[in-house]
Amino acid sequence: MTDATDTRTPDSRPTGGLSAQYQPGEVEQRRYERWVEAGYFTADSASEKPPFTIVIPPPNVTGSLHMGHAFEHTLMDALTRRRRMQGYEALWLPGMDHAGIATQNVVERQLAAQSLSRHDLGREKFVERVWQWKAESGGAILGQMRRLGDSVDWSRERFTMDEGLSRAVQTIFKRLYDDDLIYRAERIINWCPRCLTALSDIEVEHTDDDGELVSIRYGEGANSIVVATTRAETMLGDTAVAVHPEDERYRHLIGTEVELPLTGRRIPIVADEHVDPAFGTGAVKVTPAHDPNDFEIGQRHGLPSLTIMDERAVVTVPGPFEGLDRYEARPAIVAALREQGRIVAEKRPYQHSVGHCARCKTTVEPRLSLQWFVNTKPLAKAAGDAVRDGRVTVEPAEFTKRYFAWVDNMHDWCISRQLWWGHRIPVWYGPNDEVVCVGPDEEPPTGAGWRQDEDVLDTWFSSGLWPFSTLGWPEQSADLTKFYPTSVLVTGYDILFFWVARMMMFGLYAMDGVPPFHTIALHGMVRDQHGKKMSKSFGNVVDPLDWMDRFGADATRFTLARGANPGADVPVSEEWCQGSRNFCNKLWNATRFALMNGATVAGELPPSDELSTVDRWILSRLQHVTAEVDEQFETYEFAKICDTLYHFAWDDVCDWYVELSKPVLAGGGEAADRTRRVLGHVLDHLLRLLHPVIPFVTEELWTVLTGAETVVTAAWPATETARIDDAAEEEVAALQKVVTEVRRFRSDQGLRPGQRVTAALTGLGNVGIDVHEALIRSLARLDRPAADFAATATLAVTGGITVDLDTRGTIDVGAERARLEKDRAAAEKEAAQCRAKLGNEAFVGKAPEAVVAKIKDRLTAAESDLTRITAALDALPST
RNA sequence: GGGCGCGUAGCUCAGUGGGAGAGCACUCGCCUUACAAGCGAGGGGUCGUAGGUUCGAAACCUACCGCGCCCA
Repeated sequence: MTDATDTRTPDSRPTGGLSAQYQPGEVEQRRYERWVEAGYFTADSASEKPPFTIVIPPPNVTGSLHMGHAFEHTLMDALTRRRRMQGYEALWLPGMDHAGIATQNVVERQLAAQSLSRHDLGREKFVERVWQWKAESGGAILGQMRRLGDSVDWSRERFTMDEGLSRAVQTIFKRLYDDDLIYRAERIINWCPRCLTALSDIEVEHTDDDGELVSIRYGEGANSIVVATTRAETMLGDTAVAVHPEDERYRHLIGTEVELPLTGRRIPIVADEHVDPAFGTGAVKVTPAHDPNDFEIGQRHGLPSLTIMDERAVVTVPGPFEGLDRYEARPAIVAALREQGRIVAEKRPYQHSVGHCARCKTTVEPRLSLQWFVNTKPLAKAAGDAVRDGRVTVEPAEFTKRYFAWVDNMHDWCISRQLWWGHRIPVWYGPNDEVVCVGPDEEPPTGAGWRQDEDVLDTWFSSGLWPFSTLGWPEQSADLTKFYPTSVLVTGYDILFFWVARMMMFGLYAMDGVPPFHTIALHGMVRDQHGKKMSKSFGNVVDPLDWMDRFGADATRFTLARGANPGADVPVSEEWCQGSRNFCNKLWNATRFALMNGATVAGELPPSDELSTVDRWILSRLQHVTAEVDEQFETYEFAKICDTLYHFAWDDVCDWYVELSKPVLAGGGEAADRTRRVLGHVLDHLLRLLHPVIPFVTEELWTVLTGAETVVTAAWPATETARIDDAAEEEVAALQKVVTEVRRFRSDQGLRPGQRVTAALTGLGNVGIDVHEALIRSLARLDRPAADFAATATLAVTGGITVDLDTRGTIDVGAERARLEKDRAAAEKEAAQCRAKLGNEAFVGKAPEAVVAKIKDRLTAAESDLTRITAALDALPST
């Protein structure tokens, strides 16, 4: 902890050398590397402090920082920085994943530029080449994270392909295999004919696309049957036609055979409950090797599966269609069928759901192939139970149902990928069909005929281990002991299924039932200012680096955090970022003012009974704000944290406290000394409270203000309830009301801000603020009445306060009459509403006493205002 | 088709039983010695529609309309 114990006299650093405007670029570059060098972000596993751990959702090694990262990192950094200040041993662990498909694509594209394919290099050389690429161009995002100010522990940076993490992958694979939770089977999987690999269900994105629905007649005469399909080309692989067993139209055909056109093959008509009689003709073609539903029908009826396309989705059936791509084959086959008079109906366009590769958007081809799977049933059950029994909470809670819906209906997970970049499956096949799964400390079998499985594992398989593999698992390392389980997982709701569920399953399995985190804090997606998704095709993508250049990292962070309502999407715009920059500048100038006026953090804060009402008021407000911010941090209400601090800083501190302090500071003496101490204290705490969200500007200002080393490790402010002072708050509120009312009059009358007006104030004692008359006069620029005082206007301020002003005859009677009439109307409306309520017996009888009393007070106040407003109106000279 | 959520000021969003709020935008007046990236003042909303519960509904219930997302 750093305690502020600066002993220099205020005069030795009038403005701390602060310029009139905040220049973020200059400050930020200077600060970050110093933080890292000082080791503030390096966690100590031997520490006695309670741990606070966040693992970064590992960005893709090929990626660069986009607004979504900037957003997510801002939230994680804010949480981590606060905990660090609170005295936790805070670890925010950075790293990246190897992004199998994406990275392989990048390097293959480079090779293609030299007219080479990965096969020209061979597996070993290719993988070498990828490592080389990573060393040269990978991880651009890591440098960008520094610009954003991420307080991550760089000494613990991890990469999913590192030796330790690879060992974790092999270890868990072996354990799952031995527990029969990993198996190899021939199944229909999602295949990307461009990436040439299998994909898991969640790597497929479904969209409604325009296609065609073609009805084809199979067979002849009375025994013919019409099927409807969106994929006519797959008919070459049909091995049956299916109808619903109850469907009267086709009952007589069940068990018969029809001839499959263009092939001469005869296929059976089978009855299956899963056929929807209402869809199309009620009869469906069955292509077990190219459709997941058909595959299941095939399984139920013992149908053969005919694969008719190769891995690039090119037809392989000998004949006229051989060598045609699936999209060339479709019209060719429809044409051939039409020639035979077999096309009964055609519908174009026909909208239907089509799956696409999440990585390259190519339409996936369901494909029958031999792959490795995780049996997710028991793992997913445990992952669901951990949330069900409250060991893990999802924030916001609305997402809990979605989480259950997913984990409770999870399909087995296809984990093999036909790639070279990734963790190779640790299974060897022997010459006599032996299958051996090899653990990390075991020697793979050698000798003739033994070969390792060619495939690698899904990237999510390794990132699912992230919360413990990065801490040293499977070794029981000091880090694992100290920092597992992690405290909170911060991530977007879009990868609840991709990643969160995987970590839950693996964490519970590998760590003896201890879930990888206590809290899952979900955030939304960053959108443009109209709530539209950012996309290149819309041209509405905003680059966070650009914002950081122009407005500063703090402004970028504040804009993102300020929009962060739990689980909700975050719209951002340049204008809002400008506003955030303005806020940083406001803090800058408030501190500048404080330094110019000798604000200090030296010595004890005077006891409340020695402080002025205004000093007690701002300290009281500070306590409320501190308590609110604490509560908002605990519930991940980042938008509210920002809002609370923004308004406290701008409205309470700058607009009122600083202005109210000016006459006190100018007056000198002990009163000024006390206010200098309070001003120093308030800014000190305000900057600490803001530091987690806007680390750079707060560091710069706080160190100048306090003379201490850094705010990064300064103690987080505690709420001092003894400083809460309701009386002071009420007095200042009353004072503000009078000042505002006078300013309103001045504005309506077109009086210049600097123009002094003579006025008599009466009734201040009603609300106990007669002692503040001088302050009120100072802020409202009112002179004391002289002998020739003659009021030309009267203001009625709620609370029974009256301000008589002498404008030396220059009163704009029209404007004043309009103002008073508006006030009278408002007061009349208020009084009428209150009277109506109080005249309602049911209300008086049933509403709580406090509510009734409040309405009575409001009525009294409104009637008092009304009397004085009416009098003022009557006193206006007639025009 | 199933599920979740949203509809509040021009825009983006808070507010979840007792006087309709914020930021930005807008209007008017100000270079007032911390800040024009600023200061002061102001205008602007039948809280999607229709019922219901209640002394009292933006909030709770029901239906409908519109929009978004996830899953099938």
